[in-house]
Amino acid sequence: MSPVTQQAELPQPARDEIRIEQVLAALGDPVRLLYVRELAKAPTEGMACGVIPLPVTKSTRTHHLRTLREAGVISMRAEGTRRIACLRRDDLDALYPGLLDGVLGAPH
Amino acid sequence: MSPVTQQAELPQPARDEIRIEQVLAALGDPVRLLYVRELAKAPTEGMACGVIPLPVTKSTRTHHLRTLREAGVISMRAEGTRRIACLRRDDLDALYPGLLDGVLGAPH
DNA sequence: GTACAAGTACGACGGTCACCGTACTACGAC
DNA sequence: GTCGTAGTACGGTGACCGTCGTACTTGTAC
Repeated sequence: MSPVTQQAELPQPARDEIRIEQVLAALGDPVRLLYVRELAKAPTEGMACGVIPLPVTKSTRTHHLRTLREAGVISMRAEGTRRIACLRRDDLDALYPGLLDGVLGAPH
Repeated sequence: MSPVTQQAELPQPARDEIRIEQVLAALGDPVRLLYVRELAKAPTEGMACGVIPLPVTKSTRTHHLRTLREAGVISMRAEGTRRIACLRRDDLDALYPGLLDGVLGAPH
């Protein structure tokens, strides 16, 4: 249909639209926190979101990734049938300096 | 009845029992975050928990304060009919350095 | 073209949670 | 003692959320 295959980033809040309550709530779920921790080990460019194992089904994974994306924690771009996810470190560190490091450094 | 009027701290997790998911989930609620922000302005000894205004009823306030306490974010001790609440800065800073400052420094 | 793989959309279900009102306890003032 | 105040306990209700299965779309490989 559309002449353009979606290759831009999926919709996400701009830096000044990120709300701390949403970020904290997004990180407060065990599955999502697990995902963010694994994603944090990836290179800056991010990694294919499907390669990080999660103890849930595909559709639940989609739900959690959308929650993280809409909260402003991660960004995603389409690459073929894959989605490349990456942690929005710059934005989070700029808005809440220390928060991400505090979370990622927490004992597992 | 009991010869001892309860004046000890109300039950709360020890430092090593604090779980990051619970802390984040506790802080992810707007009402609780509002409370923590106000409490952070109080002196180190804490302040009477009832003097911080919240847009909810008494019983809902109790619910939120228990959530914060059980997550390890605040501690409470009884003093007469009052409850003195204080932020567990030392524990949180030790466990998750930077997290609390990042949250408290966030734009409102 | 077909077939497969990655991901999304949608609907459903069950559990948790934020919220309230009411009843109750405990302490202080009188 | 009575009364008022601070807070908790309990039960109920409605909404949200995490979970799943199924159907669908899209891109790649054949």
